[in-house]
Amino acid sequence: MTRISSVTAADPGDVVAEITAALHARGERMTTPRRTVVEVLARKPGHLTAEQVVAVTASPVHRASVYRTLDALCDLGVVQHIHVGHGATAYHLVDPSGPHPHGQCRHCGHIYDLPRRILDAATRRLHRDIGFRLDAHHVALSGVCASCATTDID
Amino acid sequence: MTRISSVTAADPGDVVAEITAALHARGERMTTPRRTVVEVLARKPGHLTAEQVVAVTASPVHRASVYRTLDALCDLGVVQHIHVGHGATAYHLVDPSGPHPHGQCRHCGHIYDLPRRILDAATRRLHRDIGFRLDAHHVALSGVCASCATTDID
DNA sequence: GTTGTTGCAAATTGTTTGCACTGGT
DNA sequence: ACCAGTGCAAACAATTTGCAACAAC
Repeated sequence: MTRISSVTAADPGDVVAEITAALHARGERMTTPRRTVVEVLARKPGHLTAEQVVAVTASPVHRASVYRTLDALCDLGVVQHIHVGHGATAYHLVDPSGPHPHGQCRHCGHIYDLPRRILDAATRRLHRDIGFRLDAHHVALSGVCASCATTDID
Repeated sequence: MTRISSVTAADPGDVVAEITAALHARGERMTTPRRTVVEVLARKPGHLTAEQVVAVTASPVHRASVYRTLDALCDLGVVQHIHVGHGATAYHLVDPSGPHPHGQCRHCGHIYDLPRRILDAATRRLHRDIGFRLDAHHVALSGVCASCATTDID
């Protein structure tokens, strides 16, 4: 079974095949730059900014194309983008079990995957109390991670 | 009793006096541009971007000075800044009862004050489970507000 | 009279867009 | 061959910075 994960590196070949099919189903195309970007996302675990993708592509892909590709992949639903408080938007392949919340350490800047249901109670309460439908995985929560907590003086 | 609130407009005179004292206690100065910015924040309820502050100042204050002033006021602890997923950082005077979480409607863009304890459970669990110390009021959560929920097709 | 602050202009960072051209299908 | 997608350059938005002049204390 194909595993697409932000944490474990996925098989780039599988991911490319899968996404190619999804693109074709929409009348869109799998191009060399797009393949290159997908391969980067599949190989690199974790959360990458557009600029980081540009930096690590083997064959050069233009900045603008990387942005447009990531956009297209988000529309397709195969990539998740996360706004981080300070700094650039981060992207990663969506986990097979769907998107999950994120937290950024304000000390080291690292982005962590958070437990999928961590905001369930808040989501329910917000909806019930003020009708706000929380989108738990669109922005990275801010905080200080375990490894920085000991060092942090703020 | 002085009331500094993001929702209710506060008495600009009171707020200026209070903040002047806080600045002096640190060897910093209350200048005309700073007073102007503080008065805007005190008069305008809600959440303003630096650009919006620039736009509404009676006597003109330079962009850069507005940014630096807001920064200084955040350092002082009298202003709270909120990163919003898409768009500029928002600022407001801190509530007397302290900072609170925020949510931005991805449909209309409006920023809402959320109940102060809405993320308490998540905060506790994150700390206990993975040692992540959540800063619940530093970023605006994303979602769809009640009034947009009926219209939203996404 | 110090020295913290300001205004200005210019640099930075992240991202988008118009357009002629190219490469998938 | 058609047209989605590319590269490029330029625009854009939000923010920061170096520096000389200025104004609080």
